[in-house]
Formats: sequence, C-alpha cells, structure tokens
Amino acid sequence: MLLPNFPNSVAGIDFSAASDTVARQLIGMRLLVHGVGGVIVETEAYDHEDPASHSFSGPTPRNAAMFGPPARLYVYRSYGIHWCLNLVCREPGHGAGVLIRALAPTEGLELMRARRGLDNVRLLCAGPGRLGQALGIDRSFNGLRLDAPPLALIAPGPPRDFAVLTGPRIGISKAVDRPWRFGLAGSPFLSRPFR
DNA sequence: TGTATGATCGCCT
DNA sequence: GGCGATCATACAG
Repeated sequence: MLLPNFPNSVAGIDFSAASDTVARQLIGMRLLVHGVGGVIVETEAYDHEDPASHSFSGPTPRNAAMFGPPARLYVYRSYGIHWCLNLVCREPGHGAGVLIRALAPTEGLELMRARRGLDNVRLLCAGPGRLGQALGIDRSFNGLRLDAPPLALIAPGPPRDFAVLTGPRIGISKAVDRPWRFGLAGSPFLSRPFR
C-alpha cells in the first residue's frame, strides 16, 4: 500500500503511542482470533507509572510480555481462573498495555457460545474473563504478534461516527480516579454501563 | 437489585 | 499468608 506502514502500526493504530491513546483508538476496531471475535466496545489503559498496572513494580515472569515489543499480546491469569487479553504499547522495556474488556460478537458466534456454555449473546464477551473464554485465549497466546495469524485487527470502514465514552477503570483499588476506561456509546455489550 | 462467596494461580510482604 | 485488571452462583430484601 502507498501509506507508510510503520513496524509498530497495525490497522492504522500506532502501538508505540501512549496506552490511553491506543485504548481510545481501539474502540470500534474488529478483533479476531482464528476468525472468531467481534467489534471492540470496551478497553482500559495501563502504564508502568500507574499503580494499578501489573507493570508498576517492574518486570516479572508473568508480566514480561508487557515489557516486550508493542503490538503483541500480554495474556495473564486473573484470580487464578480467567485468561485476560492485553495489547502491548510503547517501546520495548516501557511496560504499557491495553486491556480488552468487551466485544460486540460478530463472527464465530456458535463457537463462542459453545466455549462459554451460554446462549445469551450479550454476555458472550462482556468482560475480560468472558472475552478470553469466548476467544479460546490461554497462556500460549502470550507474546503473539497482533498483525499475524491467528490474530487479526481490522479497521472499520468510514465513517467512524460513533461516540467514545470515558470513565474510571473497573476492579482496581489504586489510581481509581484515572479516566482510562473507554467504551462505545450505547453498546449493549459493555461489561458495565458508563455513568 | 444488591451483597456475599468460592474458585484457584502468581507474585508480593 | 494475602491479594488481585473476574465471574457465576446463592441468598436476602
């Protein structure tokens, strides 16, 4: 293509940018794993200077992918049970990422229903743990590139005339007032409403 | 409609 | 030994 294609850019998003910038830009993009997924409707930004972030206290074996190259996955186990999916931002060594919190399911509905053991489409991917289960995410996805199979990030065709909501992040106890949660206005597939 | 609790893993104190 | 970037279920009101 004629437009410049930076190594850190996928589907027009520059993942070397700040995580809150990337988190906002990801709303409305389509995310697929092995062709299964949907439109991103909710994200949260995290950064190494952010007490709520896994990267705040420096690299550990678990969070190593957050300190790796951008535009890759950081997958972690939440509460010993759920697999949660992040997209790494900034330059290697920085420790920033975007948690994908909810999708509007569009592709592979039957497979996601089977994985979730659930018929209710509204709840298939409404939350980071639910989304991970619906997409079949596990530890083996940690560090994978976002721009190559089995992953795909696809920009919506213009016009992008939807509104993006902002609010405090969910489920954290530190830096609770940082408005780093982003959501697609009016979407019924959010993990929780914005106030 | 809200509040409590169990499941269960990795890291920190 | 405690505490999460969670969720499903069980109860009370």
